Amino acid sequence: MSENERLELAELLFPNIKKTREDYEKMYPKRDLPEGAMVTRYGPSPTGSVHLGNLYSAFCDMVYARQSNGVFFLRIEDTDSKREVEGGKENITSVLKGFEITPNEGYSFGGNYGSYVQSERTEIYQTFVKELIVSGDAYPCFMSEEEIAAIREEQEINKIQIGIYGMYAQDRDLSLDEIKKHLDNGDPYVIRLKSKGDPKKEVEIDDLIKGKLKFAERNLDDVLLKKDGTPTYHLAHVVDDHFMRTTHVIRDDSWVSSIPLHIELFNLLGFELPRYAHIAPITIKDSETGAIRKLSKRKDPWAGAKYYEESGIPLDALHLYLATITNTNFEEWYLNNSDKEITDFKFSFDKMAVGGTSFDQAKLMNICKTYFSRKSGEEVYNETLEFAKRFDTEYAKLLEDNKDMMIKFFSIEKDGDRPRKDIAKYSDVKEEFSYAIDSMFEKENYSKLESDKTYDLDLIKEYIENVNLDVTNEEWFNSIKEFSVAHGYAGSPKDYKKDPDNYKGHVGDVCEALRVVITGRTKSPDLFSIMKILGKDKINKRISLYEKHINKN
RNA sequence: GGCCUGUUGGUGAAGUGGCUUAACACAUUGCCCUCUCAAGGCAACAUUCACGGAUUCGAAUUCCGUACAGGCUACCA
Repeated sequence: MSENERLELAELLFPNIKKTREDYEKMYPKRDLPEGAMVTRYGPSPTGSVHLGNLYSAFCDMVYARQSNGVFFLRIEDTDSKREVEGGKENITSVLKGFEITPNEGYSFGGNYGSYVQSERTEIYQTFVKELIVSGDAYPCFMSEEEIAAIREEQEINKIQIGIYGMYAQDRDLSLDEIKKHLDNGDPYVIRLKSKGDPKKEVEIDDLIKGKLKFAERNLDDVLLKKDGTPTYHLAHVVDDHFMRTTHVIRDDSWVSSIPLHIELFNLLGFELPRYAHIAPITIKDSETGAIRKLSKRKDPWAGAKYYEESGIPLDALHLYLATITNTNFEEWYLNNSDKEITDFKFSFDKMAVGGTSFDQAKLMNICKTYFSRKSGEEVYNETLEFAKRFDTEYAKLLEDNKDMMIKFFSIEKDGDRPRKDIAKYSDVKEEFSYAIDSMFEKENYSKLESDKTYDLDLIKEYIENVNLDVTNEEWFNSIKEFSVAHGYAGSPKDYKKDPDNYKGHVGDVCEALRVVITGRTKSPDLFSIMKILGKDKINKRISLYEKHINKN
């Protein structure tokens, strides 16, 4: 085809495209940012719920943009209308906001480089496809899906490269007249790249995470524009990341094999190549097969972003966990700088895992526990209340009705160097402190006790009658020792061990009896603190409850 | 089938040719502390870095082969 014929074809195919490359260059000028600033983007497709892996990749985008004083934007990649789920876009933004992984530009966040929704940018993509038609680097292809499937089958049998290239690219060199005939017939078509790649030659790229990568040049005539005129991911990526002035493309490593195509397109369109950083997926060892696989929403509850909200994983703890999988040296840094914030840490691409990053639930839980241990009783109260308001309104009401008391409970053993570390999630609180609220305690009664062991109620009654709750912890413990000794118990486990026949037991046994009667369990935080908060009246109520309980059996 | 990538303990991993007798964390086990639990302290836990060769005075680190795992091979992203 001559140049004039190509111009005619371009007009025939895209009569409505009037803007040119210059128009867009003017519309989306280079960003005025400080030296070294990274422009990153998160480009989800609105196909359903958000996955931990999505959060992880958005987290990386945020962190690198933030620490370089750059821009992190959100672009909705919805070029496949078939897969779009209703409310998908809104879900993505609300999850990002909810998890505080917030872009500073993009869909629903504003900015001058929009639209940030790919389905609204068809004109831009077509402008460049039109250009490629003129330059002879793209062509309309009228092959049917059946024809392509047949070719594929043949290629599979002959064990040769699969795809549309060389002799299989039937419409590559159609004459203008032939094309016109198809067009007149109304035959559907796609626009394919007329690849000039030579598989014998190599393309090399320096990925920020994976390092130097070598590929054979791509010789496939990949689809650029689908039958419905919308672009494929590849075209959209190249055009958008150029005009949105992305400097660092951070994305899933399933894209590495398309790098040669993307490079070819950037070169063909005369756009500057961004830096690439391909992140490895979060994997998990399958408990049944032992195989390493991607996190799956069906098999692993913690794969979906929803899980973290609903089970009440604190946001900061999740961020901490994401940071530890983002940079392999973060964990150790944080251990030595526990007073600092995530933003004080300098993330770098070369500290990112090249292979898979395994999901470590135990580690997540540990981070969560540490998080809670550092929070004051009041903070635990406020945050738990927020959580309960969303997911357990009944409990929220109980918390509100017992505010002062609950804060006291949450504050037990919080001071000192070794704060309690027994809560990992907001959803744990209700269960963990169920003995605190009378109505809950009455309901659960003594069902938590595993053994039928009963305790000397008279001893407990006598003790409670005479106990002074208005003393320090140390004074209290001394007094219960004295009480134990006076009633035939050893004052310490050591004394008891020395001469067990001489005693009925030791202080620990007396404490256990009290603990069981008061909290309904054999393990609890500091017993005296609990007694102090409850006060004698409530304790006496529990004693009679216990009395009923043992008489029943 | 082809192309690309990865493989260090129970787990997550550090490690970029000599400072590695393989860090650190989580988990586990034991002891200590201790009224229970949680926490904390101490200790144990890979003679070896998937396997086989090669390069080197020297290799977990470089190269080649094999095995295994993952990804891509769509008018999906």
